[in-house]
Amino acid sequence: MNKEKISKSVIRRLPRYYRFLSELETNNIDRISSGKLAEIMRTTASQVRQDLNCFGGFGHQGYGYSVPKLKSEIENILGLNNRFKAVLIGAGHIGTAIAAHMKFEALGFNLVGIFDNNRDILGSKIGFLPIRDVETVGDFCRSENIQAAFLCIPRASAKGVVEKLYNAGVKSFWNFTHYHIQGDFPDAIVENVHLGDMMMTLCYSMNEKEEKV
Amino acid sequence: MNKEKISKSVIRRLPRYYRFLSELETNNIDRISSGKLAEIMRTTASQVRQDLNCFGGFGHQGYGYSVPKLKSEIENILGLNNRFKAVLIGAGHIGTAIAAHMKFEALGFNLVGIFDNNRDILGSKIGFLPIRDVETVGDFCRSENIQAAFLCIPRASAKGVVEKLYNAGVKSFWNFTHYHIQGDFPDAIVENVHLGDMMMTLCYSMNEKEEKV
DNA sequence: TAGATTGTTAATCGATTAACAATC
DNA sequence: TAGATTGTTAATCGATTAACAATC
Repeated sequence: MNKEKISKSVIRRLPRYYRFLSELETNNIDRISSGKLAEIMRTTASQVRQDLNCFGGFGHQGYGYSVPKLKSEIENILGLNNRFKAVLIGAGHIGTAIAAHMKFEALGFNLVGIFDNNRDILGSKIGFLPIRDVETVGDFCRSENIQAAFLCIPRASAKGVVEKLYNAGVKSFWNFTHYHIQGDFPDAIVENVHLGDMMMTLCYSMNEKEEKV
Repeated sequence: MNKEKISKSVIRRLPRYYRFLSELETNNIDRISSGKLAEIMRTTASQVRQDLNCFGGFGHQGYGYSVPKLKSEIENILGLNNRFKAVLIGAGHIGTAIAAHMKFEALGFNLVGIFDNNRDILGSKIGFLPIRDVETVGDFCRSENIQAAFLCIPRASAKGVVEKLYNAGVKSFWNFTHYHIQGDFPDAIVENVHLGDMMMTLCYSMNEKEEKV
């Protein structure tokens, strides 16, 4: 399965394939051609075949792809059957939303701890998880063998928290702050979410359209 | 300013430039060379110069770029001085987090209305804005001349809501659902946020690293 | 078998990096 | 002026699309 290095662009498309295939499966569609799948995903048949062939020949000539098989292959490639143990840091608006809203189990994770530095909310619960004191996060991660952290804290406190986490063995981060983790921890695995950047991009597109009119 | 079509990759980097320039400005750094800026942004001097030159010659040979000037140029290119009137649909976890947390004014927007379909929370406030009945969103958008909508609702209700909004003149969307707006409204301006996809990508990277070990 | 559709190679397109003359 | 650094052209690299032989 681990032939060559798979390009980032391909990886970023996999969740998309996975979503559409899940949908097809729900609708009891059993097989699909690269052409039809491309149409649904608004891409080209070439790209679909090229992408899928990075991982092996999942299709059958003259037939197409089996939807359930392809779905489960992608599930495996992405590693969604994992239950990576994760903590969430920062029970503010975004943190609470993430904790309450995301279906972690379907996304390869298991959220087992929530931390904040606000004494007033310690002990109160989000779902089934109590909010713990961020001072204790190092010990918690060590004893629970935590592998990932979701950072929903202000930028200013990010560096200190990441240091603590990293030293406790947490090397993977879903980062909502603008703190540049890779700068200080080059071998960390990081997925950045810059919501502000996205809004600015939307703003640009609107602005651009206006200028044209 | 509107020479050629600017590529999407360049646009997506502009907010990043803007953030780092803001930081430099805060630290009272007045000028910077493409090389130094590239170092901070973890890219190449070539790319910095290439990117900035899409919009015009902002630098001075032998000197570099003026930080405040460059920052304000990018601000203009992105159109952050706009105050596009926007509504937010869906006052659940994500919606509330977005409404309470984002600095819209610094990002080119002005949030003027929040809508939900849950009768129990109608009238209660997020910040200064009351939650309104989503049934009334069409009239509201028409009379207030709303230009953008932030969709923080379940996928199932997305299509109906977008139809209403679109017919009321709202053509730009920040979309947290997995509903494919462009499919039904090809000329809409859409910025999708697929949080689940990002988590899957993180999962892939962690999975991949484990396999190597 | 004939038709369909893949897997894969080749061609194209776009984006990034390197190089260097222009010039402050 | 000499040194620095841009703006811009050319070279490289990677990603997407097209084409087609292999084969179910």
